[in-house]
Amino acid sequence: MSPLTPARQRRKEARPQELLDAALQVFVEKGFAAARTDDVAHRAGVAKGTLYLYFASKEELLEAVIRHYIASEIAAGQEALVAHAGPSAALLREVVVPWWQRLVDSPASGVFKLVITEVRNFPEIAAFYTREVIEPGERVLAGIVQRGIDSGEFRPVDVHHTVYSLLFPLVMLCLHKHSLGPCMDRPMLDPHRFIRDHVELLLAGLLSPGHGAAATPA
Amino acid sequence: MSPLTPARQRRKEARPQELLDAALQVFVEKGFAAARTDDVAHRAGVAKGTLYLYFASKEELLEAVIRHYIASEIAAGQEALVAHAGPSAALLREVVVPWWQRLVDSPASGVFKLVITEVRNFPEIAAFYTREVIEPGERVLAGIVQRGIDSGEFRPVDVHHTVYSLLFPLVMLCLHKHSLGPCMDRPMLDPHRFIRDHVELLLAGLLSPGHGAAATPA
Amino acid sequence: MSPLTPARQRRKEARPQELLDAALQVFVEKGFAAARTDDVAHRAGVAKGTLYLYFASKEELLEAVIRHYIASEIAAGQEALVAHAGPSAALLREVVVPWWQRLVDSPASGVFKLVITEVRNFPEIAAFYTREVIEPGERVLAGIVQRGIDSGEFRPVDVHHTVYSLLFPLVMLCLHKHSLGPCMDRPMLDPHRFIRDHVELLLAGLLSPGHGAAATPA
Amino acid sequence: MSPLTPARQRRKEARPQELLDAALQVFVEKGFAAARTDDVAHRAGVAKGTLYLYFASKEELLEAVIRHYIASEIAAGQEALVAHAGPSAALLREVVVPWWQRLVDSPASGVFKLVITEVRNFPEIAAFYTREVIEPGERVLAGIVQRGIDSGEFRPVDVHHTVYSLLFPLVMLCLHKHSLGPCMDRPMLDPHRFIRDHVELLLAGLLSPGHGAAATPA
DNA sequence: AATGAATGAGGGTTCATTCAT
DNA sequence: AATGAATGAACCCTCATTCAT
Repeated sequence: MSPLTPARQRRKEARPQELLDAALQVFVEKGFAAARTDDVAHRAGVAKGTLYLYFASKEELLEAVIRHYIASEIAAGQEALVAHAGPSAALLREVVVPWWQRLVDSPASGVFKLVITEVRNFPEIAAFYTREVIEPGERVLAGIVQRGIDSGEFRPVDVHHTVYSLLFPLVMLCLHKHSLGPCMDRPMLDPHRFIRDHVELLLAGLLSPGHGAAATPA
Repeated sequence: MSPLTPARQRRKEARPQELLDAALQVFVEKGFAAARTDDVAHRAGVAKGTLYLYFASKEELLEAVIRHYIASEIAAGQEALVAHAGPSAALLREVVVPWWQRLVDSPASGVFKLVITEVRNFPEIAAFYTREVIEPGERVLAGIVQRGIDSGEFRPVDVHHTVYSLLFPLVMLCLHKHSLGPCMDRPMLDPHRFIRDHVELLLAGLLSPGHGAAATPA
Repeated sequence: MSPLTPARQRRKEARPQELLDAALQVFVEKGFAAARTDDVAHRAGVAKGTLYLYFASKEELLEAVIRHYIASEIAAGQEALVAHAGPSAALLREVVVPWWQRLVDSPASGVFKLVITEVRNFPEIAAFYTREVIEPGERVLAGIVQRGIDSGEFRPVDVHHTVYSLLFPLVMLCLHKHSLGPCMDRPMLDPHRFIRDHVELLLAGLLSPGHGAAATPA
Repeated sequence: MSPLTPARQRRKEARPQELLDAALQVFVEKGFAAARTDDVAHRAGVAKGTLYLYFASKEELLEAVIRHYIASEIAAGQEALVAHAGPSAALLREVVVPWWQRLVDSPASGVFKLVITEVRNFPEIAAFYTREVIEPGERVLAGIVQRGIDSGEFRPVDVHHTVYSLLFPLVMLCLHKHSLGPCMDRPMLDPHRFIRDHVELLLAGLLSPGHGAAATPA
């Protein structure tokens, strides 16, 4: 009983990840319904049937894609947060901005499009996304804003709405990257700069008038 | 000798609009690829074949839907704009906010989801949307912001980024209404209040410190 | 109770014939299955529904077309025959040749294509065509040939085969006119001359060596 | 490492031919438009979808059928011709007659019906058939007849018309086999004998009076 | 008698899924 | 484990037929 050679072993273990990567690309580009499993398999370098050795159906592949990339990004976010403390503005500038800058550059940014598009056809995804992304995400940011208010750093704004004024453009940036973006001759926005400017604009609206940190940092 | 009696004539003239309404609903809910022409026809109260008396194909129906609802909303927006003059903050509060409040309540808000979802599969839609929505929309808002800066009402921010910090949350609100929104037990946001608060937050970040209009209006 | 005006009356009485003419054209050009009843109706200058006031179904229209044009041509042939007597060669030259020359010029020539094409799908047509065309047609020509043999004018050939050696090219000429013919840049054959030459060539093979009529007539 | 075992490989290689055979049968029997792809697939012993693994559409299947059977028969004809030399009458009797006798017995004879029926709907087929069948076929037979005239074996007839007096009945025999033939109680013609007798009748009309070969051979 | 909008069954085609190899 | 040929359910679209006007 010879064990699998290392090369083959590595291959076999890498398969699910390769399939997830391929599926993310194809699903985000075409939409789930219009995507062909053939395309996914070929982009992963395997034959159509092989896909079904790892995922029971196209739908389960979709769910696996969404779960996988969301889990990765959440983990990264949590790491970044625990490593930081300090005033709210600094947290936004030094944790939130870089985390979104990294996300918008990664293929995982396509998951937003996938969720927006497919969530009404797959209630499981809605529940998962709400539980794993929306609720914890809002909790984290609401905490930051609330602490800023409590400390006098921020004006006493509506926390809930502020969170979405902050988040929605960052999500839209990711959506744009995978929808209209690729159809345009010239890029509509520079993602990293937009993220930074957007956060600064919000901070300008949030920071208390007498607060020393009001000036935009270099 | 009119060959059609009034009753029948009325039906024939109303059909395209009824089909567009039904198609918008079904396409936004299911996505274009997953939508069945049967569903569209039945929701419009006609049989499958009837749809093809008015639209040459499912794809042309999609394009007609997008063109129709975009054209309507743009017309409404232009009317609102020409009827107004005054400081930029007032324009945002009195024209932009009500226009988006009306839009988010109307079925036409679903077009954003449709465009985001399908634009990569239908280049014609990309061209149309860029030409008819993105470019004029940005032009209008950039004009408002720029005038605010020029008059000293606003701080000298990056106009381009400011426009998208303003717009993206409003678009996301529409997307949310047709994607995760219907899956949630309780509404995540009150649309009209969010629109107002978002614009006020941005204005707080935009208005020049010494400017008298800085205070949120009653 | 005003009677129909003469114009309308005439119109109404002419309808079936106009529909038959249109149907012949469309059926012959496209084939029965590929022909659309819309096309037939519009070519007859009426709306689609009107066709069904005169014919119960597309299939009955087909049968009516075939019956109508065959009946006309057979009647013409019988008239020509009874008006003639004389040697067999003269009958062929003076009755058969002109009858086919007229037929190949008339739209009725398309019926051959229709019958060849559709006979296997519509057994009724097979029975009708065999009974009304094949059998009487062969009887007439076999009679002519047989009389030629009996009188010593013709060599003692196989009558049955001779009939089809005579007829088949004339039928093929009609088929060609409605199939490959219209696709060609230049006409492949001059129909009238081909009919005459074909009959002469056969006569050259039929006539007894010593017979005086062997020479081709001017 | 051949990925396909012999048994499976053999199936895959045989499939196109099996599908062409089935398609020829169904198309000739029903006509192209009335034929159902289901019928073709089932007659080939496969499911409907399998057909589309080998042919892109029903129309391409039609073209493949026509091209395939025509190419086969032309190849056979050319072989027979190059193997022969001698007087024109002998060529007709020893090459043309047997070639048509074989053809009328083979399913390929149905192609004539297919071409006659469909040529007006598919211009590609018209061009192909004219180029590959009509023109070379006429060239070959016109050559035979012309050489007969030049050598004094044949009377100085119109070569072009003679070719079609010769060919048309043979084509009609093939058409008959697939149209009215199957509808008749008793066969109207014995194909092999008719072909022979038809050629002999034409030869009787063609051969010069003084020529020794005038007598029909045993 | 005539119209033509509406119907819905039918057929071409696609593609997720299976399974023999 | 991997393949890819085969399957057949599903869906877009057409068009013969109907019927309200």
